Amino acid sequence: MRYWLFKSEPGTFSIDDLVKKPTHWDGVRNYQVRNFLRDDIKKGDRGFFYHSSCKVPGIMGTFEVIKSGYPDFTAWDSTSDHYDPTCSVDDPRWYMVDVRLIQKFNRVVTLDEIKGNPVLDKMWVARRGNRLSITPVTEKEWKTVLKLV
DNA sequence: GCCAACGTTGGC
DNA sequence: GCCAACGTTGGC
Repeated sequence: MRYWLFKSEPGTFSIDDLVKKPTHWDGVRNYQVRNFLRDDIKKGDRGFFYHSSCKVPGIMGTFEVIKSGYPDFTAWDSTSDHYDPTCSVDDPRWYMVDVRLIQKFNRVVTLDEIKGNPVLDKMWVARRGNRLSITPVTEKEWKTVLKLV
């Protein structure tokens, strides 16, 4: 089993949306992240749900992957915000996984806190200029964050 | 709202 | 295949 961190802007999709029901993690249009979704993220993997571009960026909770990577059908949907007209049904380019909430934390593990923690400060999300919306998390980082909440 | 970082695009 | 221009992300 592997661990991941998924970023989302709470104005678009927040932890409270995930509390209500499982979701397709659609709309990823970056090749590095696509490769994670297609090749590496498997059913049973766990992840941190991270709020970005908001007042207090940080980890809000945990989720479980309930379906491994499969083609992101919103790429073929001309009514979708994520529509990619250059993408054919025969040759899927973009992938997604399905996730469901495990736990919403009682408090936010903030980006400041991550940067200030010697075990966590190597996490991708703490690195300057990091723009990947999904990044790997080590088992040590996973356990360390869970101990904080 | 600014701006650094960096992925993507497209001309050559 | 190089690289400048452009667009997007995301912390501050």
